[in-house]
Amino acid sequence: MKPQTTRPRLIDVADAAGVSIATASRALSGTPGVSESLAQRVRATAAELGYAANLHARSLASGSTSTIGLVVHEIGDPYFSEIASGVLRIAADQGRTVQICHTGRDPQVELQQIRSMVASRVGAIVVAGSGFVDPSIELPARRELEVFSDAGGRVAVIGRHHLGVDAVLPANVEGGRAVAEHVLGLGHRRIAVLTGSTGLTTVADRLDGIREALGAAGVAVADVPVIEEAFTRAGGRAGARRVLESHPRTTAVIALNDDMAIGCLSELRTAGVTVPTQISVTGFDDVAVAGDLSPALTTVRLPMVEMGARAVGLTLKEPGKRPRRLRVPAELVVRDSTGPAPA
Amino acid sequence: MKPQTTRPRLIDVADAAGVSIATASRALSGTPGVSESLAQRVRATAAELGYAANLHARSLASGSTSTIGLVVHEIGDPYFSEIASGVLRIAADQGRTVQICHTGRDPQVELQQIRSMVASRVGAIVVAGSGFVDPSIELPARRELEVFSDAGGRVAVIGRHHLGVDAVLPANVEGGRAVAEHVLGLGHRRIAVLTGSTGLTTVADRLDGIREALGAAGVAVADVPVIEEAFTRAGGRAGARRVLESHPRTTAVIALNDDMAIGCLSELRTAGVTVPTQISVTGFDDVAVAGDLSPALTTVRLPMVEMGARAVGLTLKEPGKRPRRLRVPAELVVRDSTGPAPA
DNA sequence: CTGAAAGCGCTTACAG
DNA sequence: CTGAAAGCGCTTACAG
Repeated sequence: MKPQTTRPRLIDVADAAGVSIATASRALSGTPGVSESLAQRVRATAAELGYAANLHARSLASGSTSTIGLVVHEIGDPYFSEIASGVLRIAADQGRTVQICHTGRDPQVELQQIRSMVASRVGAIVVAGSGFVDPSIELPARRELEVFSDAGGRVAVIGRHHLGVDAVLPANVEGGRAVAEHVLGLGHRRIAVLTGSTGLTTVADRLDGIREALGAAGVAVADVPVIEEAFTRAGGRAGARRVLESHPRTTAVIALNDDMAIGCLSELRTAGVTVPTQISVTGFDDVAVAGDLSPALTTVRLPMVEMGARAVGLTLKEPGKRPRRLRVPAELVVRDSTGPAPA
Repeated sequence: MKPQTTRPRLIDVADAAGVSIATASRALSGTPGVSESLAQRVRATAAELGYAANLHARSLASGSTSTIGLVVHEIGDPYFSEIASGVLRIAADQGRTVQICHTGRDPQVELQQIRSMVASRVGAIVVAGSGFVDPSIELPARRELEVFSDAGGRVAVIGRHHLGVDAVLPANVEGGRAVAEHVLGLGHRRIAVLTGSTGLTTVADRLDGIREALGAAGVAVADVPVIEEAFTRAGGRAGARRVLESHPRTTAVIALNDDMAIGCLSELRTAGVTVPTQISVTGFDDVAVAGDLSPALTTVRLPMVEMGARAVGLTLKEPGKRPRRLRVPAELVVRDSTGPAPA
């Protein structure tokens, strides 16, 4: 793409204001050590000329950037788009630019995208999305982020990872426990779990919470089928079919995200199964549409927008001696998709 | 944020490969005029050292960038997150970086964000989201984009604007006509329209299509109330309440986007009105969740992901003499939220 | 408080 | 085909 040559440069405003570019630079960047009168004159001149600093030149000269790199699995997925919304909001407030990419949930692509962010010399990287239970999958990314971090870059992840960096940690275990307790409290005992890959820490944590609740209620964990499909609406539909075929006496389905719950509801409707009279269904995340479904979805609310915002906040702070962990609560939201277990 | 000093520079790979930095630069960027043997050696060395060019230095020296700026109203909104998904996909394929911002549907913020993208010297800007019927609202943005464009920057918008640049244009008029014809074909005559601000070109175009169909069916346009609320789920709920209060005999509600339709369905359910038996409801856009609602939403499909992808495609081509217009079709998708008009 | 000058890491005419 | 050198537009020690 072609050059942007017509824009005024720092030297143009310096000339117009009758100062050196050093002074102009200081006045504009707010560096102390310029008399207020001069600074004002320079700023006025810059505004008049419509001057905006070339960020590339600034980054190159200063060796630092105000750009935040955001890595998500898939921006079309509401979970991530809500996180991104929080990131963009705070970034804009702080006058920072956001560079974004998605990985399609592929660790290889993720690694490559992180490398590309490092190459473009972003100042901070926010990685959103579940980590992997198997640490070796994340090792190359971990290495890359360490080098970045050692060189002064800031890193924050959203969700549990083996990455040794600042993290925003949703209460997945507690959320899993809460939703399972809710279902158990309604008298359900023939329960099925619908989940995405159990290789994801998010899934593992939510499952742990569910198992704790089952154990506490005296339900044998082995009696609760854990049905693994894609972590999407299509996966929810497929999972629902498997429940109906292989576990026809099930009275409650706990889906480990809202997407799967939505797919499950859709499939149950197709099959003529009424929710919650015949089968109760729960989700996880509380994406924006969850409350407008029919029946409105009982789920676990995670404050996605806030999680994105707080991750950016972490990158804005000075790094701590040890990685920070910011826990965000999960809140059970009871709506219409759950009801008493049928007799 | 602090410097990224540990990364190898071009001179490091040049030294290691025993060539000048000029040759190294050419070999790495694929500029012709380097013997293949040398080029290979340089590339191997670069890979060994984990070299990645500093994009800021490259941009500054070459006067061009491969970064694409994406401006959306609100990334948390599925309409925009699906467009963004298409943008990110193509950008990644082309090895381009995407800088993103959202404007909260505020023309002032939009202008400011466009300025900031120009300042950071992106190579292309994609603006997604409706234009305004009143051209004066877009004038400052138009000026800014013209300067950018004159200086060699590439611009593409998604949706009708008065911006005089390449555009991806969804068939809003045709879509409006199709959905209205569908509703009329089911025998509905007491129809209400739920819409966001009529100051948006998207709304104006969809309304035009609806009016054409009404006229062709001999229904007086004046008899069809156009209820204006926020272009969101909450707006759809508010609109539904107004329909029930002020136009209680309505048998079909045409909402001008899916978000409003979803809110409307939710409110009708709360009010004990059954869809489609008592009232039919239609949406517009076909966001991913539309097919999984209950009842599944009859709507007009716009290929959002593709629209994003094609907008990027436009910026990748050489500019034409006149602005290009890429029309994308709208497709009526009949599902379960519409049925025959009650007798 | 202010300015002259070096330097950030590249690309690209210009010579050879 | 290859290299020495200028220059992109800033920031920031270093002097004064």
